[in-house]
Amino acid sequence: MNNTKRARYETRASILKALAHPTRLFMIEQLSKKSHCVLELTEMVGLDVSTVSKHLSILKNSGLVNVEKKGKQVFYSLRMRCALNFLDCVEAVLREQAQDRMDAIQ
Amino acid sequence: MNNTKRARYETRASILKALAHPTRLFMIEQLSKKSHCVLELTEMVGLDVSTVSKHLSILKNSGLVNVEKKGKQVFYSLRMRCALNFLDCVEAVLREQAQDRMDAIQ
DNA sequence: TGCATAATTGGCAAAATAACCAAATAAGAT
DNA sequence: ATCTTATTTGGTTATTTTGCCAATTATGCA
Repeated sequence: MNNTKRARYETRASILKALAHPTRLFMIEQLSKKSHCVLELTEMVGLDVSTVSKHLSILKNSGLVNVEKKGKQVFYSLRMRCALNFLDCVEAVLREQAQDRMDAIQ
Repeated sequence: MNNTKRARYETRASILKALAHPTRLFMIEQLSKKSHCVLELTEMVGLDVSTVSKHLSILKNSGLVNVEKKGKQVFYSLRMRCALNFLDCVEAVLREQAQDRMDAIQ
């Protein structure tokens, strides 16, 4: 792989990386249902506000979520609904893994 | 989030993590076209064999690829074709980002 | 049996990531 | 203008990840 090609894959990987963290995955799911401000998400996640804010910043930079400021609060929502397809595939992988383990003990 | 829930999201995130690296992303694409042995992939990727082998081990453990031993060689292939849907969404995100930048300068 | 090839594993150093706390910024309310 | 609330940013530490080299394992061949 030359440098140009590697850069191309790095860009794409960075979007996947944004999703590849339990907290961010959870937040993406919540944001797919309705938009939330930082404190609401902080409450749901159960980590420090600053940590949650940084996670949201990663999601924002990836282009996966929308940001809207309303007075003192900042509301995040899911921009790319197709990200939810990822999760369907992840579930499919888990089902396959479970089947493999079943096969292994028979 | 309680511990059970967090564990649930960690499992799912680990599958996404397997995809979220430029080298592994590239290999998944190659393996979607045809199966390859480790040395072939090493050639294409341009990193040390041991590095490529470790990346492949991550993909294998995620359940995304199949492994088949043939004589001295080990062939990897894409198991979960749905992983390619991920990449379609990634492309969609990139198109949106490009559009945003266009809008910004107008 | 010994040799060559293919792949994996262990160990180490450098880089990236994630968590917290403290401090700074932004905006509405008194 | 000051105070309070919401969010972000800077800094530190601990952990994880990635890459290479060297050594080991596995398989087929002479």
